[in-house]
Parts: sequence; C-alpha cells; structure tokens
Amino acid sequence: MSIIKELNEDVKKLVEKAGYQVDNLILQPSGRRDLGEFQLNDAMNLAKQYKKAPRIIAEDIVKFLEQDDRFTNLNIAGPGFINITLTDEYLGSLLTKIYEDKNLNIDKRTPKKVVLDYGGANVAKALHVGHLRSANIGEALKRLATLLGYEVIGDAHLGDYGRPLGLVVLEIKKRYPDLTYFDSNYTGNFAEIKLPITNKDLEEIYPYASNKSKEDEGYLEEAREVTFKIQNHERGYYDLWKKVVEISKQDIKQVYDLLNVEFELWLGESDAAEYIEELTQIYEEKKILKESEGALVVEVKEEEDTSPMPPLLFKRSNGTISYETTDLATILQRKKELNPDEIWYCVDARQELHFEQVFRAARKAELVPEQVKLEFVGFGTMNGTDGKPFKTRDGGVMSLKELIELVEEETKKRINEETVEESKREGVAKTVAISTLKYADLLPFRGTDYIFDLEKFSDLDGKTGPYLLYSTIRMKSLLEKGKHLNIGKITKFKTETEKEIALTILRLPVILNKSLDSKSLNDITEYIYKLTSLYNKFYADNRILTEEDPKLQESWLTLTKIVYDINIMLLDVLAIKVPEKM
RNA sequence: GCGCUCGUAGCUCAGUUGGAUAGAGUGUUUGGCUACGAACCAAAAGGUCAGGGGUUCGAAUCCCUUCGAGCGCACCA
Repeated sequence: MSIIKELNEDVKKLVEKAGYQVDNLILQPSGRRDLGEFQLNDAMNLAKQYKKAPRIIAEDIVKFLEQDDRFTNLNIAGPGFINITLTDEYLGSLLTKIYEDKNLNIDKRTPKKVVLDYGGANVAKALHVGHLRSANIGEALKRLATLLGYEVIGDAHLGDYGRPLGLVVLEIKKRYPDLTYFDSNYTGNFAEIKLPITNKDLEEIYPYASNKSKEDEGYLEEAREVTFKIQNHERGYYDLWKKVVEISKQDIKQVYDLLNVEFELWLGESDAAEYIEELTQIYEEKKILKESEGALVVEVKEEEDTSPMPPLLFKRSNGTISYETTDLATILQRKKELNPDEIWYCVDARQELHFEQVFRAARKAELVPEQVKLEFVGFGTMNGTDGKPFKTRDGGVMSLKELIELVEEETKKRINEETVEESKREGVAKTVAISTLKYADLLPFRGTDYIFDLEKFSDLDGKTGPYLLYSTIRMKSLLEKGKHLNIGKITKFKTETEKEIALTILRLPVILNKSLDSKSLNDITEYIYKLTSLYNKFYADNRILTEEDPKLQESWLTLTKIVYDINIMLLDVLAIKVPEKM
C-alpha cells in the first residue's frame, strides 16, 4: 500500500475517533493553497447524516487532528472545509521513504488476466494516421495495467479475413492470371511458390480493387466468390491469401516497432475462423440462430432497449462469414486458449453498436462465464482541421510512415550538435519525433474526437514530448555531474516550489489508478507535464551543484532523483523512449 | 426518425465520487543565458463554461429543455 493511502487511513481513524463514520476518505489537494496543502470535505457530507452543522463537525474532527504532530496549520474555512498541512519534517520523511522504495508510491491491484485487443491493422492496407490512437492507447493501457499488477496479453487481431482479402486476391488474379496459384491442376506445394508482389504493390492493389467493386457489380460478385473460396480453404486461393498476409504483416510490424508497440500475440481474424465450426455448433445446439432474409442471425434486442438494436448477422445469405461472427469466434478462441478474466477492445468509438451486439450474442450462448468482463474501450475519431476525417492535401489518407518522416524533419533541425555525436543524430531525431506524436495523441481524453493538426503535431515547444525528454535528460545530466555528492534523504525545503513538487509526487498512486479506471492516458500525460514543469521552475531558480548548505543540497538531489525516476517510469508506460542525449 | 458522443480563452485541449477565486499549451506583448543543457524560466493580456430552467450549503460537472456539431442504426470491416 502507498504511504499516502496509509496517511488517508490514519486520518480516517482520527475522524472515527471524533465520532464520525466515513466510507471513503480522501485527502484532496487543496484548491486554496494559501489555506493548506490538503482539503477534507467530509464535514459537509456528514452534516445531513448526523443532523449537525458542518462547522461543528469540522471542529470536532480538527480537535483530533491537532493531536497528531504530523499536521500543522489546521483550519476550517467556508461552510466546513478542513485544511490540512503536513510538517516539513514529515513531508520530507515521506519523500525519503519513496526514494528508498518506489513501490511505496504505487497502489497495486488484485491480479487479473486481461486480453487486450488493439492496433486495428488490416492486411494489404498501409497503417495511416487513424491507426495511431489504437496503437498508442492500447500499448499504454497494457503497460499501465501491467505496472498495477495485471497480466495483460496484447493481441494485434489482424484484419486478415473477409472481403478486402477477396478483392486483393481477385485483383492479383486479373493482373497475373498465369500464376501457379490459379492452376487447379497443380499438385505441388503452393507455399513454395514465389509471389512477384511487394507490400507496396498491395497498398496500390487494394484501393484500386475496392473502388472498382463499388462501380462494377460483376467485379464485386467475383470478389464475393473469391472470398467464399478463401474461407472454404480452396487450394491455391487459400495459399495465395496466406502469402499476401505474410508480406503485409512484415510491413505492419515495422511501423509498430517504430511506435514501440509490441504485441504478445499476432493472431488474426483468420485464426479465429478455425473456431467457426465449433461456434456454429454451440449456437445451433442452443437454438439461438434464426433465419432472416436468407441469412442466419442472432436476435440481441432486449425489452428495455430505447436505441436501435439490429440482429447480429451470423452468416450472410451468400454463405460468407461476417466480422460479427469472427469476433464471436475470437471470444471463444480466447476463452479456450487463454481463459482471461477480462477482454478489452481498444477500437474506434464508432464501433460501439457492433460490439454491443457481439457482447450480447456472446452472453446469450455463454461463450464466457458470466463474471468475465467484456469491455468496449472506444476512442474518438481523428479529424482534420475542417472537422472531417483527416485527409492529406491531395485527398488521400496520410500514412503513419509519412507522418513520422515529416515530424522527423523538424526534430532533426533542433538536435544539439555539441552533445549528440553525428552517427546517433538520425536515431535521436526519430526517437524525438515519435515522442512528439505519441504525447500529442495521448494528451486529449480518450473518448472524444480530436483535430489532427499537422502543425500541432510537429510543434516541439511547450507541452510536448520533446519538452519531457529534454527535461528528463537534463535531470539525468545533473545527477551524473553530482554523483559524488550525498543523496538519499530529504530533510529541508527552501521554497514553496519544492513542497509543491513533493506533494505532486505523493499524488502519483491516485493518478495511476484513476487513469486505469477511466482507461484514458490523459491523466498521466497531464501529470507528467505538471511534475516536470514544476521541477523546471525549481531548476531555473536554484543552483543545486553549488549549493553550500549540505542538507539542502542532499534534499534537492534526492528530490531530483525521485522526479527523474517517476518520469522514466511514466514515459515507459506511455511507450515513449528517452534518448541518452538530444 | 431513434440513439450515442459532444459544445469551456483567438486556436487546440484539461478540469478530481458535485467543492473554495474555471486551468494548461499555443498565439500576442514583454523580460531573463559569462549559468547544473534556453527544445528552458518568468510576467501581462485573454471567459455569459452554447442559451434557459431545476436539484442544494455549493453546479463546467447531476436532471429537464432549446439551439448547434460529429457519429451510428444487419448481408463493408
């Protein structure tokens, strides 16, 4: 348990001694720092319950708080706010403990096994700016949950099934009709046959085929047939598709590597497809499937629904499998192979209805036990400055690779040539560019749409990734220059800024848990900026290495180390790498 | 039509189970390197929290309503 939580418990006991019962007591940072460091609002809430004036209750509580020598400057303000300040000695001792053991500043949770579905990559399509959010949020959530004690298995859940692949294979057939893959008399092993196609070709072929299918009904019908053939493992078609997936996967992985996104599993929709037969059997046995307009559906509408709730499309009238069904099969697969306590889906908010249907259909067939939580973690859409989904000037969608390169051009210009040796400059420019993108992307609340402004994303000053990297590197540099000096105890504070830093450090456990509760990273991105900017103010106002008071100097160095360690830890949670120098 | 998410400074966004005087960044104006790294620090200016009503000690936050925006509503994924 964190030391700040222990302090909360102690205060709670004192309140109980005063004769009042509080369920969940939390010392909040005071909104009036001129009156105290923390505020306790419970007197107002207790007033109704105990039918007493809130100020009387506050006075009763303060009487007991006054007996504890860890507190000072206790006062009551307004309707009954109790302001509490910690003595310098006590505050310093708390920080010293945190320096000695980081775990005293984290509240771990009861372990759980979670499967996290994120990324959103589709085969034969380049990752574009719209894929940034799922990758960043998913990866950071995974790391955060792991830090707080969960076992999290990230799955890329590759979009490697369905009509898009049918379209790609069809178009390849049109362009290369003589490929061995299309020779039904071939008896050898298709896996050994080379495909004269690169990932670049695929990225061109898919949009072409997709557009053509919208204009040409016959072409679309052919694509449906090819999709059907692939889904039924027809020789040649199935093997060609496998090959296409392999080529595409390698390219996708490269981009995720750049973003520091690492999946534990690289399963795809097609892997879940192996469970479709078993899935169908379950639904048939439980008599859940219904025929409707030639298709098989699952009714998921409930009595109390006020919103539209169409049935889940299990099998299309043409015999192909819909993505609703592969998502159900994936749940079955995860239950059988991983048996998680929870499954989280980090996907675009526009898919909410789809997942509601899937979750209901899964419950209906009891694919997972009742207590297994299925959670939709939707994020807002990335729009352009015109408020519509982001497009480049020529109307296309900007690929992630292009975006990274654009920002990299900016970071290259700013590299300090005196500290970074030439051979490392390119790598540093890339690391800094990625930090810019990731931090800007994680800054807004997860659920709301936000504007993708290239200028904002290439901004390197102010509340940005580079600010955090620069400041953290500067702390490290300071610690290295002062490594011969004493470090380890915080016994003195000289200014309010230092106390502010100390109090901010103590908020960490609450921030981490709040962030995991809301499954949004903006609490963490705001927090790390707050902590860092406070430190930078302190840094600008004081000369640590030449300070003559040895106790003050040790306190300052110790404080620096704690802030540095928190930054390193939180940047790692956000999957942002810190270069040695920049 | 039904439903979901929203509307906060010129712009982009925060805002704690409802808490005291609504905050950041950016932009504008201005000051600070012979300095532990200036991708930094400091100061000024900038608000009818979309409008109206309600709940209460207290509302940007909860409820109702009007206006406005984006998104979703089975054989695409």
